[in-house]
Amino acid sequence: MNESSRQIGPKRRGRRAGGEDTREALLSAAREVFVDRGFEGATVRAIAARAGVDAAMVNHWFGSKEGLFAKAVLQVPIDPNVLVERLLDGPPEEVGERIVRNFIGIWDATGGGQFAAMVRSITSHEQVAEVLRQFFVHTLLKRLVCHLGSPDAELRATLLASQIFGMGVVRYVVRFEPFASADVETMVRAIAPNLQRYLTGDIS
Amino acid sequence: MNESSRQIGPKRRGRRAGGEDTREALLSAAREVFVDRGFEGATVRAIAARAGVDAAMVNHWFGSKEGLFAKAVLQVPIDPNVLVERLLDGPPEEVGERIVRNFIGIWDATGGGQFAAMVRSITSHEQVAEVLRQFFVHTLLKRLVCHLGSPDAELRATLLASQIFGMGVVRYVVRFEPFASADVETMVRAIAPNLQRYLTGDIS
DNA sequence: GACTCATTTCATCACGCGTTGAAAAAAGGT
DNA sequence: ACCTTTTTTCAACGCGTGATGAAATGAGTC
Repeated sequence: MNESSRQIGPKRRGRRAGGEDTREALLSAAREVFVDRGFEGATVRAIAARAGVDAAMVNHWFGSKEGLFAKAVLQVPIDPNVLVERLLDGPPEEVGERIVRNFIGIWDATGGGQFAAMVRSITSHEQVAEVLRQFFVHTLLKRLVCHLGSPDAELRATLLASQIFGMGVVRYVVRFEPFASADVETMVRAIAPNLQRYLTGDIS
Repeated sequence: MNESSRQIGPKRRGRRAGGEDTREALLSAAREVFVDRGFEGATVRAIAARAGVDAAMVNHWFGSKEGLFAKAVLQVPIDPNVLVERLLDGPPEEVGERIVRNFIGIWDATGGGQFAAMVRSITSHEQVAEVLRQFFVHTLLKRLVCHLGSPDAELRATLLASQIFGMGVVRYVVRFEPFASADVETMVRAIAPNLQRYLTGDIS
């Protein structure tokens, strides 16, 4: 059962067997812990413990807690170009519907953890808010609106963002019922028309 | 400019002159610091410093940091009955508009700090999310929807909440432009019709 | 004016944090 | 086999946190 490993006391030092990759283990653990603790709430020691390694590995591999955070959480979860294409692929009057389906699809997949992590990180890390601004508004929503050719692209993009963010907050963070448990079809019927108005309707 | 106060060194101990109320000073300072630091980010020392008293006063007057938080932040900012009345006072087809005006009015008044504090507190304090659930959905929005006599009151109330929260997040937390700086009239024209649809429109 | 007691500051506690440097152990090259 | 390099654990540092108990001080009461 043991090959000179499996001690209860101090772990053996030195380089491990080739198969194990502590860097990846740390990244994975960091995503989990940052998700449900936020940046300040998550401790380096907790992350290292979940990864099954020593806390000093964080500094060795990522320089600092911030470095790990940047690598683990601040990477874009999905290629924005692909997402924009997917949202634009189909009749323009159904873009609102596709937005609801895609975002709920992406965020439901992680039980809302991804979104909750985003919100937590925003509130504790100003840098994250800036990254989000860039990604959400300019890379994603503004390009979407521009493709549709409506005026006031920036305002429409941010209006869009307000309903999408609101959807995320109520569904994944504060979890108001029946909103939080409503199926996708209900969400689409209720929200898509409002998004569509922000996209192509009369807002002045 | 001074009346035997204003020393640079150690402060004088003992009971202060009758006019000063350190309890109130602490509450006021706590609101400010909790607002832009969140529960975990705010330190007892920082709050006490802003109040101009010793950190030990927090424990003396409120038992603990949590006790202070409960007294300072978890109180309802406005009487819900008054708010509901104000929102219902007028033509039913303009309720959406009054919602936008009132919430922006309330939140803009503190530069968004009140709302930002709420969001920060939600993410760091599960207890706050529960209080918000009660206040926002049941005390406020559901009663509103019921008065209007539409079916699916709960769903409509939470849909309403999603757009209102989204408005707050984009305007006060992530500060997407031009949304964050748009004047009330622009907000009303853009958002009120969507709220109105959630309230009285067809969502099935 | 003396006594009492609530109020306030100060000094300090134990704890947990992120980080660091050294030592140990394995891998890789020659 | 030896030496170098990389990886890993360990022990500890300095700092800041929330909390505590004692001493100091002045307001209120008789």
